[in-house]
Amino acid sequence: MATMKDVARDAGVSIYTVSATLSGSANVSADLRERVNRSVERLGYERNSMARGLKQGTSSLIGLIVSDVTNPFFTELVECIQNDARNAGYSVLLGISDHDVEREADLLRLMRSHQAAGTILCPAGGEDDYRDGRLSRGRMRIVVVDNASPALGVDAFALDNRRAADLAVSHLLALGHRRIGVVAGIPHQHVSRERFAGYREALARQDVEPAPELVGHGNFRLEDAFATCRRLLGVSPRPTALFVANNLMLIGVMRTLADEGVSVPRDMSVCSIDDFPWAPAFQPALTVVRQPIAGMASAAFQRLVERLDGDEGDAAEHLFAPELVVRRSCAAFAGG
Amino acid sequence: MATMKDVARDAGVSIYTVSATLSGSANVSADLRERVNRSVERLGYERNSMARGLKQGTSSLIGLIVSDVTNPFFTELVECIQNDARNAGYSVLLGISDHDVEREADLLRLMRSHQAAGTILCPAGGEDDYRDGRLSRGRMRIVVVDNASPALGVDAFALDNRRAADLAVSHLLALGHRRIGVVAGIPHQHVSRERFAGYREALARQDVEPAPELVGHGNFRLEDAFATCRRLLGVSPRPTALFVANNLMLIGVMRTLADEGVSVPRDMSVCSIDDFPWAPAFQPALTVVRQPIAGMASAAFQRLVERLDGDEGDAAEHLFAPELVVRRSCAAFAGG
DNA sequence: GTGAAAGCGCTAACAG
DNA sequence: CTGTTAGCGCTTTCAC
Repeated sequence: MATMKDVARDAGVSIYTVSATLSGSANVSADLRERVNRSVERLGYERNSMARGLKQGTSSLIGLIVSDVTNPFFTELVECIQNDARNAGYSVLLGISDHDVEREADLLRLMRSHQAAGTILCPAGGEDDYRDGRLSRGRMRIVVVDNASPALGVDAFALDNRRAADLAVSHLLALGHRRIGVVAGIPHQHVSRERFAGYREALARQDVEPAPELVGHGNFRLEDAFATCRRLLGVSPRPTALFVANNLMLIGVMRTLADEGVSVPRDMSVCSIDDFPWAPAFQPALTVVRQPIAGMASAAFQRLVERLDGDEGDAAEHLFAPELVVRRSCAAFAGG
Repeated sequence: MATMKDVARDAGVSIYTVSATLSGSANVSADLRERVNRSVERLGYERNSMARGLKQGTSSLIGLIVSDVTNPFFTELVECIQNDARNAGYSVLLGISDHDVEREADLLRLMRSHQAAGTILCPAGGEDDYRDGRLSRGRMRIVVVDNASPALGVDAFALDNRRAADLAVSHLLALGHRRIGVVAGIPHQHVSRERFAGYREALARQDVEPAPELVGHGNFRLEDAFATCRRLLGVSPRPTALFVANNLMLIGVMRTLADEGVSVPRDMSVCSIDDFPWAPAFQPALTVVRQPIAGMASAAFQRLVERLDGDEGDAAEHLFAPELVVRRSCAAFAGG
């Protein structure tokens, strides 16, 4: 592999001239610049990011840690961040925590060891897991997205989860449903608690008594929803509507409902948080609350860049507005 | 950020001892090792991968370039590779080519500049795009997955696409369908040509005359399938079954069918290549041909590691067996 | 406008 | 078994 020295020799200039040319410094004559570029071309020279990074004390790498890429929410987030990063001249080092805080801590260390300029983290844990200050160690800047509590002490970007759940459940209530089951996330996580709180608030506003037997939990994964949904189907009187806290569990619920011969929306109305490309193609098309993923991603990335540029202002929480997308999976309560 | 020197001073040993301890060399007494580890702990020391990589001439980074993360096939591939890489001590630098060969070439350069040990590439182009030897330049090893032609001259891992299409179409034929429309990929790509060839072969085996008006194309993306599907719906006599070349276009097809009030499988049988988590949850559950993604990913990664370990054997093509997953989107031809 | 040289943090060859 | 040291490729200060 050609080095800068090779290019300098080939172009008959000093190594400084090559470096300055490549960095776009103005202190190089057009003539030399031309010669350097030609040599770069001829030798197929590629600047060594490790050497550069070592010297600069930082790299053009951005860490991105999600808990599960196969979740369409994170998939789209990865896509968006990747795009923003590319446009800003950064590359993305991807980490998957698999919902495990320990693994996540490893990944954070990894990002640091690679001298990532910053990291965008979708936290796998609850507030308590970050009390040790693992998010502010070293020089690497971190912003959190999604399961982001202000208690983390770093810039946080998330859906207004409480309002999102409220929106979904209020929609169900407006359709006349009163026995509304919920497939919530694990209470340990901030995002789950917020969504559950939104569910409670919506019920309270309509003076609907919350029924503990209608509450189920899952870890935001597909399989988690099977058992929970099945149990909810067994309670008597059976709920007439289900609020599901995320997309993966929604799939689990829809599969279970199909298996059990429960027709949606005739026998059961279903509404969830998270839109995804397949939602409109379902039979029936799924009514969901959408998150503005691209907007959240851009805001988070933007903030990270500001931090890298030296902004030392206080960390802030940014909440994004949910949007109810009414399709066909919720019907009016049939009475009874 | 603490350096090795700091750790050495703190532990009262030489810098070599620290390096050797961290690298797991046997040449360090248990006593010193212990002291070093304690200092590492105390200082929160993290080895600088850039310095290490610079010295070693390579990094623990693996490039992974896909054309579209939001395609569930690639999403799962990313998940699998990520996992394998992690277990082998590598980190994944993710690149998204967005189906653009130029961008892909940029990404390849990027991977090289970051001294990636190797790169797993899902090619966005056809064979012609790689004639310039861009896959074998420099020291970085490359293996290709998915749209992988042996003509690329590197280790290739792909579904037996011809057989996969054949499997799907033969299933439709066995159900009595004779007018089978196809939503194929762009002919430019190896994978599209193979799948289309499989479609033709299946028809030929049953002496079904291929009908050019029943052939549509798309770039494996959702939107591409809308117009194509709509056009196919307009041909007369209308096809009674559709073979769709990938998952994203399948979604597009299902949405179009729903919009047009075409009932599946009553009015139209649909079968495609690529399984995905939502396929069984659809109404009707989708009949598809599944790719062994995890197997392909592991084989490709494994091979890459062998290459990194110095294997200089000839590049080979590895084809993986497709599996027909019969669900409910294909029904017997109703006659007429 | 250009070149020489120091040094980023680490590894490994060599010397003790 | 441990320490010293050269140098990976690059950026940048300082001298010309």
